Amino acid sequence: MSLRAVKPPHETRTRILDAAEELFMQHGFEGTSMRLLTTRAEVNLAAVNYHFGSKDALIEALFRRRLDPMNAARIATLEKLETEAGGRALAAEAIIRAFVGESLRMIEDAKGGGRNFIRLLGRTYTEPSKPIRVLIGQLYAPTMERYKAAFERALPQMPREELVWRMHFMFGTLSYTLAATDAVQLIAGCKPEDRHDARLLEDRLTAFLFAGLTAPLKPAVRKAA
Amino acid sequence: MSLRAVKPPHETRTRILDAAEELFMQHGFEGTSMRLLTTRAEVNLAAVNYHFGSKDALIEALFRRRLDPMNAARIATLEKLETEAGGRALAAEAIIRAFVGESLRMIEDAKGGGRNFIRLLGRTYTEPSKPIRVLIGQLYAPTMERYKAAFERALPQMPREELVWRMHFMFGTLSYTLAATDAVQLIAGCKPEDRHDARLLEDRLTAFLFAGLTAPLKPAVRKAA
DNA sequence: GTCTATACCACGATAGAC
DNA sequence: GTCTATCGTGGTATAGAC
Repeated sequence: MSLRAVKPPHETRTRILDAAEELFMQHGFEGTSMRLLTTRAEVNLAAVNYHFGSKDALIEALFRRRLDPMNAARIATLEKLETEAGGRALAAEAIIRAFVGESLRMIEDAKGGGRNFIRLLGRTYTEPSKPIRVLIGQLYAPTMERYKAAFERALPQMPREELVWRMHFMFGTLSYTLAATDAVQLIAGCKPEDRHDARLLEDRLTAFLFAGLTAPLKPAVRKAA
Repeated sequence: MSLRAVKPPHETRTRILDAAEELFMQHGFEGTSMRLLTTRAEVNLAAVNYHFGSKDALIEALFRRRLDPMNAARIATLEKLETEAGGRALAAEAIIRAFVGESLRMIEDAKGGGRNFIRLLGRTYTEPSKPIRVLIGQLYAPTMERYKAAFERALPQMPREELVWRMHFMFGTLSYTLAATDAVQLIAGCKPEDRHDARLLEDRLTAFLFAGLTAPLKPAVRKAA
């Protein structure tokens, strides 16, 4: 019997996923070769094909590993809040906080690799590859439906179309903030990674988003709605 | 002498730039091959190397062609507003509108290719490639300084650090909105390309951003500032 | 079932002859 | 400004070792 410890099951799979998270974040999907990836993960070149089937399938597995639990947690939080509120509509601010908090807390998980993933995710919302965009859209769909319904209850007087646009804007702000490390440094001295205080960032972001979401309706917009 | 019209000077350059705008928008920088690009532009494979030197230099030329005039227009608009206002500080809303209007109006330029460019630009703010991010940062630097100064005058009571964060958030919203066509379809029925009414979009976006920018300061944030 | 070495073939960018 | 040869690299497939 060997003196070395037995390899945990799926160790190779995990090593590949972890390396992929880091490299895709740094160089993008197209920019990362299987050769570099397998070298970094210290596995054989053919291991990706064996465990996942293809590069695309690896990408899908990568997103599912983190996004499925993350969105499940989002729905659980919302349900908990709704239960606590009895029959009353939730405050819009609480809904926002529930959604963004789940992302921001992951920034602090530097060791577990959650930080890499969340930055990668921020970038991926505007990914050129259509199959990837479709995948992300599917993974988010159930969560977005729930949150949209919650916002509709919280803001019954807001025209449906305007709400959808504002949710769109909110999502953009979040996505860009998550990607910050990989975003263009346009404004000196402003990088979420610089301070790991996710709680403070959550406060700033929630305040901004809440104000935007509940902004007074402009006459022109009201007319179109 | 040939019956065909003489090629205008720089025709080849322009054809390459136009094709690049469209293909980079669709497939990303890494995902677009020189072979596809030159085929689409109906020029020889080696023409890119001849006219620009390399793929990276082509990318730089591509951004400069549109971004330099665009940012010059932004500064000109700001200066015009400042002149009109005499010595008084501008309204924050007017500053926002001056900045985003320049981008949004380009969405309507479908024929000139401005639309392609603006979507590509929206995606590029979170581009993995560092040299590209640095380039974009440099091209924006003078404009951002001017606008930051204008916001500081408009909102003298806002802590400097908070302002920088909020500008960051604003920029994220804009960038995501511009990229919309290439963004993940998270919320059903919401795509800027669906309606080309840039004016309405400008109103919606300005209202959202203005509210976010001028949101009341949270106690926690105020403490940190 | 898990992993490795290696082969395959298509495609990429570029350089040099024309 | 074009044509083409070249060489590196890409993702994937397979055969066989553990």
